[in-house]
Amino acid sequence: MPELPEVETIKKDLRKNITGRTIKSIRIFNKSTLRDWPANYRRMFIGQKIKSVDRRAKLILFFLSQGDVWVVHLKMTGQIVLKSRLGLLSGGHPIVGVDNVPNKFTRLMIELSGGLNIYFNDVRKFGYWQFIRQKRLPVLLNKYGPEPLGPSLTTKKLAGNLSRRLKSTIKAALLDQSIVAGLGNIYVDETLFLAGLRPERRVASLKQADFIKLTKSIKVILKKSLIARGTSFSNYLDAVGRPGSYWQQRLVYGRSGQACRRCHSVIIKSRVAGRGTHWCPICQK
DNA sequence: CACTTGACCTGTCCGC
DNA sequence: TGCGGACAGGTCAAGT
Repeated sequence: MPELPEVETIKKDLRKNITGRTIKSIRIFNKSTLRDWPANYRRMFIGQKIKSVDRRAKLILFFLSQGDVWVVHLKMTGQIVLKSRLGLLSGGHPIVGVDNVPNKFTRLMIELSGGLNIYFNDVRKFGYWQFIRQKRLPVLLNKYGPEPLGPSLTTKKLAGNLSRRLKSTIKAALLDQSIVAGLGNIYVDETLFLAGLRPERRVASLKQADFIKLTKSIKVILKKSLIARGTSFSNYLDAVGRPGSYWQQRLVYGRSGQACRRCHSVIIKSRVAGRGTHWCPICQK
């Protein structure tokens, strides 16, 4: 489930629940989940506090009290589950459904003070939990484009970044995290529908009016999804936090064969930039 | 150089 | 019920 709205939702829940807690123990079930972890990680990490939690692009950042940082990417199937003695937590609310952590997909478990545990589950093992010194964090984060929900994403900025990918399809360009951070396959399709642009359009063919519509559409779609706490597929309903409800209001993603919400013609699914791509042949030009 | 494709890993779904 | 193939929310290295 993890594109920007989902990762932002998880970040907020983590921030609310784990800030200020002390790391008591760490259990590793899958070594390939770890990146750049020091050999003496137990001695380094145990006893440190979670100073703060933040997000940049699709990365979740855990700032530890001694200035070290965990950088976590959920990739396709990563989940962070909080479980306390009282049961599962999300934003302070007990979760129904995920009562079986740790399970065979649990790759990492971190025990915190106050009886709260973090479980990192990841079926496909693409996700990672990276260690980095705070001093080196900016180098890593600077590879990413502007945050779409903040003031840094403007039409001018987007058009400028897109000018580096003139021959690409607009779909491929928007999936590129250095153009704009946080979009993934679902929200690119949603954005392009709202902007009235076909996914296979070449960036070079776009006009100023298109860049304006694109910028607005990115912000509108992401904001709507964020309010809905993201998108949950049916088999992920019981993942992190309560299921996100953007799925119910999606415009085109996963709606091939169904009627376009705007013009009632049939939504098409094709392959663009190597990804399943959903769009309306009438509304998108 | 810029862009596209395959690989990473595991599960699910669909057709035969 | 079994088997093969396509596909899945992301990102890279490798190939064209």
